[in-house]
Amino acid sequence: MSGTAVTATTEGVRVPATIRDVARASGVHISTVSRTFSAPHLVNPETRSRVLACAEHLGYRPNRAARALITGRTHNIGLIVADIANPFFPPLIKAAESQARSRDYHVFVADTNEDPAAEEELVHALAKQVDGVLLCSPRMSNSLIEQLSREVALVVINRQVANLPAVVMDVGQGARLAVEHLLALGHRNLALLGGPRGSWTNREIRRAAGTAARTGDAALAVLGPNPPTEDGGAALAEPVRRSGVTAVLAYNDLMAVGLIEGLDSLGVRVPQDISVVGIDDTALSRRTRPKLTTVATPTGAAGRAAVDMLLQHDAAHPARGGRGAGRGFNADDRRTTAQVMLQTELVIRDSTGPGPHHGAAPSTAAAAAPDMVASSTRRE
Amino acid sequence: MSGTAVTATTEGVRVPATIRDVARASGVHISTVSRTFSAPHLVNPETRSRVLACAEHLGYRPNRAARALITGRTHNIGLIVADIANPFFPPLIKAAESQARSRDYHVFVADTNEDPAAEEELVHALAKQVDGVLLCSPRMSNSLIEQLSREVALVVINRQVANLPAVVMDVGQGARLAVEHLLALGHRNLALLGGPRGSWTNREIRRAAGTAARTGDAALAVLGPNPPTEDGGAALAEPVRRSGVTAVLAYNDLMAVGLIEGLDSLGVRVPQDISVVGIDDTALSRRTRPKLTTVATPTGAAGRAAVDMLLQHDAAHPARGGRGAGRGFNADDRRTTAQVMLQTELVIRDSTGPGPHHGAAPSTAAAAAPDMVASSTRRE
DNA sequence: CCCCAAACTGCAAAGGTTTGCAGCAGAAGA
DNA sequence: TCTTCTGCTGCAAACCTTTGCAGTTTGGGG
Repeated sequence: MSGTAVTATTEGVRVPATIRDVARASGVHISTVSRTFSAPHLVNPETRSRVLACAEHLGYRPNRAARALITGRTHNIGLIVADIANPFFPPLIKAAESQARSRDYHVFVADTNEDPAAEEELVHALAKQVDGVLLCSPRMSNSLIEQLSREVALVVINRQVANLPAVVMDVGQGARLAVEHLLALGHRNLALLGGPRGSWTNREIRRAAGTAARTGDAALAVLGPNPPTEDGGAALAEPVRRSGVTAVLAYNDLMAVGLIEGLDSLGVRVPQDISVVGIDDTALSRRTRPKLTTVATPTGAAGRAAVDMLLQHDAAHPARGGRGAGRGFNADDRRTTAQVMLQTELVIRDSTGPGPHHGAAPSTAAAAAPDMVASSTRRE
Repeated sequence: MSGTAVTATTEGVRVPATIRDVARASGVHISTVSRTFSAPHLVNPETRSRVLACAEHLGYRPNRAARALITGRTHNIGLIVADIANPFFPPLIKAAESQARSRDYHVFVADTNEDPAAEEELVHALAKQVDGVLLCSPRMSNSLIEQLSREVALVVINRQVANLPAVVMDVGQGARLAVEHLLALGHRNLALLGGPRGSWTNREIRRAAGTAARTGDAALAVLGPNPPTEDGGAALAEPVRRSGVTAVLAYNDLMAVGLIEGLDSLGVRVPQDISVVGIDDTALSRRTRPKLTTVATPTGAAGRAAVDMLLQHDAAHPARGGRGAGRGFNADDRRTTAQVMLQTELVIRDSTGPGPHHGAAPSTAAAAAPDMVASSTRRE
């Protein structure tokens, strides 16, 4: 029977070997086996190698759940996103994963289908299996988030909620830049394609776009809320055409490309008839025809920052469980929560053009407010 | 202090309430609290409501990790994919998630960045925190997979490995259809853009495309292996042009669109100069210009089937742990592993056209083998 | 009035691991 | 030779649940 991983207890039944099996096989106490893995320097090299050999032979792997039960550390991070199919998320996910990996953590991703109820449920499900959860673009209410944060360490992304660490991208600034860009092109009749209800980002965009339009003496019609998908955008083609606007800012790239396609099948040309701006600068935006003018959001940086915040916040607090003193959060510490705000940038491509009454496109269209725009606008 | 969730032990320290706290607060034994949640019918309605009230008040949530430790069931499923940014995966993930949710399971997704080592590590990390793992398009060796399957229940997707439940999509058939389609259009000089090393799908495609080409008396140049990304495809534009082929089958849609873009910037027109066929029929393929002819793979069905297989396989075996007898796998049962094969379909769009020496495109180009093609080819 | 079943509830072991403490042997120092 | 220290190992409690079994109470039937 050598060569096969079988416990000594019951012949023929294959069951994962436990620390006890290894202890028995190597003739030491289980605590020594434990130390062989979690504190190797405490055990005699000779013993250690014997134990390791037995473990290897039996195919032993420490049970992370059991370990977590007592150490209070799972070395896992949960990441909850609204829609994994939205190209906005994968770069963020990947960045978070690689950052986590470099700190010896694993990331488990879950998708909520834009459903607030699913969000809550997933937080509960993840709560005791991870050391913290990254809540990305949550759709639930602030109060619910706050309540959940008592159950598990939380870092929110693209949202500001009191007393919780957060990393947000300055989409307000982005929306402002976008509107200013459109104004500079001569548009005075704008529409905003709203995103999903409950989205903080959506509110920010709306607010910023609103003031920017008002400042520029332009009209801004808000259409929404809508599902933040391609279909959601396509469905708005007809309303947009009817509204008579000459330029549109969409909640995200997905809606923007959906809209463009919808307009296209209606015979409306972009950007000749209507200019369209997206938000996110996903890989998509370089692939559409015309290429999409959009607001670039630093998704990778956001993912990394969120992981960092969670881990540092986490290192200070032994979380739940554990034998030592000082378990749990001290209420005072909860206030030391930082918020990171990341800058956005307007990327001008081909889906925006001069508005009515402008014969030719001024090649320096975006230079309307030269100094402040310079650093955060890019032309491709 | 009413209204706040605080344990009785240490004042001011917020720590998740345990079953013990609830028991103390409601004046019953912890076992009664346990039953209130996991077997409500066994406890007096009056007691039950009192316990529930206390639990509510304390913000108690059963610790799933501890529960799993003894029941041997986590009600979680792991799903490991090669690249979350590849649009092939999200539909599969979503389908798996919704199927799992309907069975009261949660899905945790992890991304390996096409790295076999990361795959292995993730399986280990997930092993004790989930009831099983869906290994999607794995890049590791069969032997390693087999070895890992001793640690945790595994279902592989897009791969066949001995004695393991698997769901595969018949890309071989798809590749054959694609090649036959190209042959019917008059192409005799074909290239295949290979995917990543270690991909079962890649081998299948290669094999099937090879025989189909040979049967049709055409030449098939295999270029690869390559990273299965847009960049991977774009990088092959130059080699493809130099090779002088008139039609290309790509490992997936991503590579196909990359190639088309690359060719475009080289001044090579698709499909006039070169025809391109993708595989997967991702959302992308309808958005490119020209729209992509591609092989549709039933990703949603695959996700659902995989979850079903895992769960049924799993229901029969109480997994590890648990008090009752019969824990672990019986070696014999391992053989009752089904393999599900899902059909694919060729979707003809605009990226394929007549080959050289064909003046006009025969509108019934794909009707070369009318009967067998009819059911698995679609024209859009 | 007694017995028995039914309906609850408590007891304690179990699941796999970590870790403070104590014990032990051997070496180094006095 | 006697301490003291160091390096290693074992002991047992603890983490939070679930669950078979046994004990208690209550109500009904005979």
